Amino acid sequence: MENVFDTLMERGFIQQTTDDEALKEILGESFITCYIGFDPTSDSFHVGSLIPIMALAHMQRAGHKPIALIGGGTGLVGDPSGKTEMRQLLTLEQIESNAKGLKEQLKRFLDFNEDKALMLNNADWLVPLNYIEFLRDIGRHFSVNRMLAAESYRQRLATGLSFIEFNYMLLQAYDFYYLYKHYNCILQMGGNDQWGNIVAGIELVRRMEGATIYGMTFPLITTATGEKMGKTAKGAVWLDPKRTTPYEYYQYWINCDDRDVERFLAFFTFLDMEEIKRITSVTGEELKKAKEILAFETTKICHGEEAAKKAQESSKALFAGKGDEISSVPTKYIEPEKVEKGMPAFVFLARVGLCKSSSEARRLITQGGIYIEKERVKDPEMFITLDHFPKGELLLRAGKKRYLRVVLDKN
RNA sequence: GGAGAGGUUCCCGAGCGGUCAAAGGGAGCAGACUGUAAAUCUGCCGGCGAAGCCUUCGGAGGUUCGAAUCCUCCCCUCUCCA
Repeated sequence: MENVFDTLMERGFIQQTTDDEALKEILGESFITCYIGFDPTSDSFHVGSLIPIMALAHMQRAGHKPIALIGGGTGLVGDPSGKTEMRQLLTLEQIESNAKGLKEQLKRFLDFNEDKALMLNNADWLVPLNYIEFLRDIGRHFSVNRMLAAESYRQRLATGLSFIEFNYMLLQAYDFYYLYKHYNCILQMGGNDQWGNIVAGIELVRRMEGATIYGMTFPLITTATGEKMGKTAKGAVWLDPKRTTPYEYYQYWINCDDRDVERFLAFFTFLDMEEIKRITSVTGEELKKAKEILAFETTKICHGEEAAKKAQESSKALFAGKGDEISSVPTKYIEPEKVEKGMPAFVFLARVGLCKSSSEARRLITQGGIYIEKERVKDPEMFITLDHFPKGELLLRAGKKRYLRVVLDKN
């Protein structure tokens, strides 16, 4: 079997490790346990968390045991790394309910059967900690001088860093130590902003146990246009189908920049590199095929094959005019009585939610950006009646890509 | 605690009594061109069933025919001193 180290390297996951050679050797000759921590700041992941999740999935596929550590305890403190301001502190209840949501989503990427992967919550060991004991056992191994020099605290020293945040590093280091002791976990991975925290854990273990363990970080990925992954104007692209439907998820990926296709296929799908190279070796319009594969594969991994197929069919029906399966397109239900008397198009658009306000609707129509059943609407005052719903539904479009299906429905 | 500087529409940032729904830039949106890509060009970019009207410039009061602009108090941020 191929060494995961090579797999990860080849696919672009590795920014830096604490020891490339040693790590590669260990990963090649034995099955290890590794971990990545996830912040329970929300009850759903978004596309931005996909890199670490996929990394764990690769580890598992190679026979290693991944631990997804939910930061229920560290979430109570808040990591200052890479942030310019102190984060809102979460309550225990919020964290617990968030952790539940995250667990569900991780199950789609990792196999938790028979302990092939573990999901732990560091609240379990961090919350019961005794302050004095912790200071004496763990705190004494940390040099404040060194901590202040750490890159992760640098920018915060300028704007202000509260004591609670300053402690964060100790807690994460302690996590690693705890997982090493109890699960023989010898590798922590994470985004590059975690480097300082990861190294702190490694040093703690070296001091307390005399053992050498490892760290690996992933690059911070941005899109070709320099944006953070997973951010759109409307907000984050979530893995939760209730927040971002499979259709929207599919659309997010198929709309990626030409320059990102190859990288994204490597990061966010399991297709092997040879195939990725092959399908992205084309240029121009041909690349759309690769994007279609990217969108389909990513949607399949996240939402299952069924949902991916539907999303794809709907997309094809709308954008390529192939077929008429559009059930997964965003849909709004409206009572027939509401339409019976009819109303001007701009009112209708606002009411149905395609436009945020009737002013916006007027604007869009005036600019030629609204279509009803593929027909451009010319007059904001155009009267919408039941006659526009011959089949009991109606397809609206704003701009080039924003579709909304309106279905007449009593209730 | 003392001394300054400042809080403006999604963000940055001008405005310093009427001509201000508020310059300019960014983001965003639409149109054209295209390939559901990028780049470019053009237009839009508070709300109201649209006549005019209503709400916005940290908050609350006040002066004035008229306030984002002046006054009072309060809240918050930053810088310097202690």
